[in-house]
Amino acid sequence: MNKNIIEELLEQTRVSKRETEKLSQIDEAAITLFAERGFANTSTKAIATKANVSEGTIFKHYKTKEHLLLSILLKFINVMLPVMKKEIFSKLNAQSFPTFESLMRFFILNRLTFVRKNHDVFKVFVKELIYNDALRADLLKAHSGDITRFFYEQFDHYKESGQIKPIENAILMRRFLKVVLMDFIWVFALSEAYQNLNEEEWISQLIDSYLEGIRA
Amino acid sequence: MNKNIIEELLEQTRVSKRETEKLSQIDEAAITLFAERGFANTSTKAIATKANVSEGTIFKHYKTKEHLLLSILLKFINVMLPVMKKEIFSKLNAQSFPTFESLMRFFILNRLTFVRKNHDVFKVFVKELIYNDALRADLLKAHSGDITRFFYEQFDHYKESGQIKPIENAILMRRFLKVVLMDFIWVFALSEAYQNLNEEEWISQLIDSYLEGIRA
Amino acid sequence: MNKNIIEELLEQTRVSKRETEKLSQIDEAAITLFAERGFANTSTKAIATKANVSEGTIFKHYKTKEHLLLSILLKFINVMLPVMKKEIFSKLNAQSFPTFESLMRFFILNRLTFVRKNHDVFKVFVKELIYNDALRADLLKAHSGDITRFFYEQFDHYKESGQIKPIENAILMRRFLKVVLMDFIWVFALSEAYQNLNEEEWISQLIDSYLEGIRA
Amino acid sequence: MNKNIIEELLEQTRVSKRETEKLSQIDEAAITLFAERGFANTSTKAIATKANVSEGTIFKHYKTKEHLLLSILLKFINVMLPVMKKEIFSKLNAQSFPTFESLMRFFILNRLTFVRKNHDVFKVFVKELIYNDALRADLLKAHSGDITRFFYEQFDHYKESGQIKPIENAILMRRFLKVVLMDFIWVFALSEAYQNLNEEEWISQLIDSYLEGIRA
DNA sequence: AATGAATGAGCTTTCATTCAT
DNA sequence: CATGAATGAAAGCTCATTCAT
Repeated sequence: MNKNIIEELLEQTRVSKRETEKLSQIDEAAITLFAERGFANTSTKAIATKANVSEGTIFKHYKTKEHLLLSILLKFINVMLPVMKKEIFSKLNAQSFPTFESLMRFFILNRLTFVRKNHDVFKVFVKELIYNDALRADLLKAHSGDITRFFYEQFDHYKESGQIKPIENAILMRRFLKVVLMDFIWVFALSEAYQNLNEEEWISQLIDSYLEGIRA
Repeated sequence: MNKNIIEELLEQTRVSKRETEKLSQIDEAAITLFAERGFANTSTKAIATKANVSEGTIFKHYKTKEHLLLSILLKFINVMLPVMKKEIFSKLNAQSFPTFESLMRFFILNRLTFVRKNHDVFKVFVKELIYNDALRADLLKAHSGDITRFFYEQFDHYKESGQIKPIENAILMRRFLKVVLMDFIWVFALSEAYQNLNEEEWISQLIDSYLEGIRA
Repeated sequence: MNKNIIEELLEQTRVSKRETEKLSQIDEAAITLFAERGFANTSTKAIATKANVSEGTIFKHYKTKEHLLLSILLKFINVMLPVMKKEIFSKLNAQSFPTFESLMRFFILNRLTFVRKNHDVFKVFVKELIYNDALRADLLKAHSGDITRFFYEQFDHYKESGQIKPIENAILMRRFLKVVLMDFIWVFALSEAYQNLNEEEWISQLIDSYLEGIRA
Repeated sequence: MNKNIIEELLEQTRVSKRETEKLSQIDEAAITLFAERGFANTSTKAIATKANVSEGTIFKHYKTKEHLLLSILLKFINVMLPVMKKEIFSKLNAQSFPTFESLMRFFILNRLTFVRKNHDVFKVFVKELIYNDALRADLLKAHSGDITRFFYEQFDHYKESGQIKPIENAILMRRFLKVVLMDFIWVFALSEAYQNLNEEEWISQLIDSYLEGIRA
């Protein structure tokens, strides 16, 4: 589970890979089971059975069980990040957000929709990234730059316009992750809270707890 | 991994269990390995080898591998919670904290010291609670009441004295967990940040991000 | 791997089998790999990959992996024996060999040239005949008669002319095989000696060790 | 299948390894099956069944199937060579052999007895050494020196006393191997000839074909 | 209390082969 | 003629656990 695999897989993924019927059955079954029991507690046999496919077929598509996991995670990342960027940038270009709060609201709602649609993959993502130290380190190294850059630019913009305190970007970022990401994780990966979530209220509280403190 | 096991084990644990040489070797080895690779990826053989003990011996002390994990986690909880309570209450009785901030500072420093001393168990705790949905549900059910009650009392106290905003306790609590617990998890379980941590500064920032927002 | 297969295959082979591009790629790849790792340790996938052919194609040409092996071996035998006979008989007819030694020299040089050209197939031949008891028995039964007859005739001839001792043909034959065949096997199948072989000297020693003893 | 394994195993073997009932059942079953079908065509399951042992037990004793093979081969070598040396040297010391022929006769009879007792292991030995190029190379490198040295000394001795021709030792050695070893291989590993072997006659012919040529 | 030999179910992966296109 | 997706049996090996000593 080292960078070689990730890179190797990225290429493999890029070079198309015709989405056969069976292949997506495998992916789907794997995602469901990994989300439920975790990667380590899911046997390839269970995946094959759930996917209505022979075990051999799994290994025709993925060299190892680990490759299957990584393929799922990378597909998630490689969709999540570019789409997010595109959507946000097109909005930003059309008409920039007047307040930092409105940007956040848009951003969170946008991610909320995405994660809601992919909430099983998100669960796998969270679980395995926390369980597997090496995997986490690799993915962080590969992708943290991109995200950080985007946020820093926004922070700078709204600091200039005097909407947020002149705090170091790194700190603003960490607070953001704690407050927002943690809640996504809790709501979608660790609890069943997402099932009857009052979205409006949830978002408002999220933003509030980021922008305002609790001090009277 | 259902409630029966936890209860069964609690009793088993209470009914003493003489800490043999071998037994603590097993515990120590298991904690290290579970922290590194996770419970599911650690074989009893690996534990036995690291503990300089035969595999049979592990099963003389713990009925199953799962019992070993639970024993570790419960020992952690059963030490963590009562000691925390005792220490904090004795302080509270001696001289109550004049400000909410001072209470938090004391509380965080107190937990910091504890987690620093037990940081491998803490890592196991975090990883397994996130990985294993059933285990998480069980432990939450069993122990959340205690903690919640303690916090609510404090919140009420400082709301009365006008130090914190009159926000619902549940929300105050959730924000606290997000801001503080998440950071403990990141610093001690997921990154190597704890190795060169400027404690003073870290605590200050933690408190700040709880008490104050980022809005200018 | 019983006689049926051999016979079945012989017919199949006789009934032509147009040498497609792909087919000879398969044969070549199989020979190389069988020589290197042995039949049992070579997967059809490896053959397909090396031959730049899909796995399915192999089975379009050969009913089973075993058929592929046998086809290779029988092609070898069915070329080796008839050509040898033809070449030697034409020589024998043109002008018979004055000495037994000159016959041997011609014979060995002739085979040497042949094996040198086909040394990978020879390696497969040796390895599989030794590894597979049943195959060995079958081929021996099918072909030993021919060869034996030829040799016996020669022995008789040179015994009459007083050039070799009046030893039983069977014994002369066995000694020949031990001394000559064993060396071919060693030189071409088991060592890398064939790569820098002083042919003249090698042949002389071969003959010497057959004709003369070591007793002073 | 590299030297590391061999060395590793040699040590493992030296450090005793208590011969459990089950262990020798495994060894015995493996030898029989490897001799019959070859290493590559024998499954661990087949070994387990024949040995009346669970598959797991095999792997408790041998890290891999390959280790099992090597253990068998090395046990054979490590018994074969030292015992041979001891027996021959004690004879040589007691009263040296008057003729080279008498030495050979003793030597061959001695080996004959040994191989007869261990003829299945011998078969495995021959088959796998021919099938597996790497294994052959390793074992040759490790053990050829010893044997060569012994023979060269004997050759020198009998050349001095004028009993054998002044031929280069290397050549005498190669002829010996061809004539004698090849026959052992044929008789014990490749044919069923050993079953009704007229020992006296066989040995005489072996020696004769080494000492005398066929030239009239 | 501790061992370590033994188990058998289960694991991931590879295999030769089939078949629709 | 050639492909490559699909198969399911079987491979080697690991696993948590038991039990006689």
